[in-house]
Amino acid sequence: MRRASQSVDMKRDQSTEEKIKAAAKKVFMTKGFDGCSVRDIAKEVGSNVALLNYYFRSKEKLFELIFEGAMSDFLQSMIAVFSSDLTLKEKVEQLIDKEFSFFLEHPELPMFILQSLHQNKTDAPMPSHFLEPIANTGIFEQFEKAKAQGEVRDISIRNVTLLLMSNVHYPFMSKKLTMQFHGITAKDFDEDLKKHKEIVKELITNYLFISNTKA
Amino acid sequence: MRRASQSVDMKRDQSTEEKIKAAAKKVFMTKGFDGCSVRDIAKEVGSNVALLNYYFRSKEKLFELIFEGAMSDFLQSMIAVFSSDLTLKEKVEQLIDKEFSFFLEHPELPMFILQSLHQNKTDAPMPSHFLEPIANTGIFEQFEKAKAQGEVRDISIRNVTLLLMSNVHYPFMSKKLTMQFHGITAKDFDEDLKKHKEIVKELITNYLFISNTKA
DNA sequence: CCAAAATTTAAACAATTGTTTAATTTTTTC
DNA sequence: GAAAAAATTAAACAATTGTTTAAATTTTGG
Repeated sequence: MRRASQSVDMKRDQSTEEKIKAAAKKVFMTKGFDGCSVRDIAKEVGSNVALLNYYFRSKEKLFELIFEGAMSDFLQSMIAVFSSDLTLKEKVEQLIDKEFSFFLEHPELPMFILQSLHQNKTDAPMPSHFLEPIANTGIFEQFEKAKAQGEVRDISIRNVTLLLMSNVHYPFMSKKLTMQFHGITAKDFDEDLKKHKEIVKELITNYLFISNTKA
Repeated sequence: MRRASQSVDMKRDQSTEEKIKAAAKKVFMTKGFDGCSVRDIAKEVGSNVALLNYYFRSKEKLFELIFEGAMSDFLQSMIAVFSSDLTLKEKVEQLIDKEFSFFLEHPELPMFILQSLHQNKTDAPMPSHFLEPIANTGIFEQFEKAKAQGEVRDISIRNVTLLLMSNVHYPFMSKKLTMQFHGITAKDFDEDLKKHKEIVKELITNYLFISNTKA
């Protein structure tokens, strides 16, 4: 009688399963795994608790699904930029722009990802199907080449990543802290965000790329 | 018969109350408010659950106490630097150094603060006794003065703060993500951290401070 | 040393947790 | 349109949650 969301019967009503996923995403993202009950999610769906287990077996399984999707989104926005055929500098600038507009649409994502990992809500290491697409864009080679040619400062790709992530993820995680810290409104903060993006773009490109217009 | 940790009887055994606070801090910091039960904390203390309520009335009250302490620590490390009589540039450099060594000792702090605020685990706005000491150091005036004198780029203090916090807090929050992302060990990451600190120091001071040795 | 106060404990509380069962309703299939 | 399958529900489950009660123990003060 029971099924467990096999892809055999894709023809069957998809909307319930999708509705649950959407509700779970919303609730998990805002309250975290520990911060919500399956009944919270069921209420958001507008139906019974047992239905969640009918489709997804357990709260944990449902969470893992949502988390994987979130992680996918999280990394997706990078890939598009990297796989274009721009110069490295253009890619960095575009990455910052794209990441900012992406996180403006999904402001809870960085906090959700980082805190889920922090509290080991997911045990599995990041699956290679997340990372390979990035590596496959050839961005790492492009970077090493630019470094060898003296276009780019001698800095490891890992440190570049940390630099970019810090300045792109953190602002969206720190909204409440920053608002309280400066006693400003959400509107004020959003203005600061815009400015921050421009600052970061100039800051990082200036630092990374060695200008050959020296005089 | 009951008391609620009034400061009247400070003479009385302080060690139990302190032991509970220490255990609560440890557990809350690693698992979050929702991620632990009061029995987890009691087990960490090595005693009964009822004792927590005896001293702190409720899980929430205990949490608020721990959170306030954490927030205090969180901001404290800034104040020491700001109230010294260094130049602005020296203060920024010192701040980055001090924050990094502080968070090396308390790596969970940024995540704990940000995620507690994010999920509204504390309703009260940041008390002024946290912020006033910072304002009282005169750091804001020093900054505006340096800006007026052309020593510092035209940028708002709020954006400077966001820039600094991004680069100082985020790395400690992103350890798991970064390790998975690059497939590196904790040791590798700690090396990256050191390097990141130096990069950020150069990056930010270069950007903020206008060099007058122009030729 | 002894009563009073403070501390600590074990046990129970009602509510909530994730999950399962079994019955019911809806949809599909022939 | 009737039998079979799938979807949905209500109800119950045992376990865990935060909190309270009342009894037991320890510490204090005269």
